[in-house]
Amino acid sequence: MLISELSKQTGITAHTIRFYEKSGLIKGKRDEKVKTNNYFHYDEDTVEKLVLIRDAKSVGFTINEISQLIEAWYNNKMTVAEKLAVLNEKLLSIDERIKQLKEMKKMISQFKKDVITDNC
Amino acid sequence: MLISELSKQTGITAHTIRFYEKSGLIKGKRDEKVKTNNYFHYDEDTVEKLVLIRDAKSVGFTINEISQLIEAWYNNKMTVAEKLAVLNEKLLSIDERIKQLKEMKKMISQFKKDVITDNC
DNA sequence: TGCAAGTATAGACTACACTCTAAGGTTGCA
DNA sequence: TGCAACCTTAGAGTGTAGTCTATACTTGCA
Repeated sequence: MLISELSKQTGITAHTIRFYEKSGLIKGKRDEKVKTNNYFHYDEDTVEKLVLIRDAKSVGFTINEISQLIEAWYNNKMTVAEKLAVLNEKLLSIDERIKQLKEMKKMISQFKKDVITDNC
Repeated sequence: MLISELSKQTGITAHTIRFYEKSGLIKGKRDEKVKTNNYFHYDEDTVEKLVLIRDAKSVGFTINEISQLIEAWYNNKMTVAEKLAVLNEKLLSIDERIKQLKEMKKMISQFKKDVITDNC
């Protein structure tokens, strides 16, 4: 599929998709049979990758971290052990984030109590 | 206390603290009795605020959001209802983040299973 | 065939959150 | 008194992640 279709399926603009292409997060293929243009063609995996990028970004992962995740997911040069190491590291960092968010919740809940008791 | 002491107590550089001052997150006072200099003086509340800033930033809040939180915490011009509205909104956004992180965990755990079953 | 709509590349521009440099003034201690 | 170690402001520079513009080529349909 071409970039506009990819954009339509993911809700990510063509501009941003080209930015991800340049950043190495996704890889389109040129159709060697076609000599008249230089269009990128994308497969279904790329849709999955873009969904992963969107989700991972929304929880605070950087492009660089997401790049590592995609490598662990798709790269055939990595060993199983290497892939698992990356995935486990990400799982740990997610747990750490959840822990911090829960602490933040406690803090804000305490603010709420303070606000209520100080003013009533 | 002066900026270097504040920096020592929070681990945040003087540069960054001045940036927060300029951004309106914290407010130092000039000592009106002293005419020879223009040094900022900070109180204990500022230490608390900087700790809040550091924690809130680490869970993904922007300076702007943190600014709202600090307003809700310290501003005496806001009504109780207004403060509670800000705090409740932040609590909701934290719950949303936790939800997304848990989904991300599931996703990565599934990757792990895929990696293991595909390669053994 | 004409032309709107799609595609590629390079590079400029933006927003956020710092981070650093320069230039100049102040303080405290030997 | 000298001077190292502070303090201030203004403004430049950095990294991240886009976002947009300009230019030029290609495709598909009336």
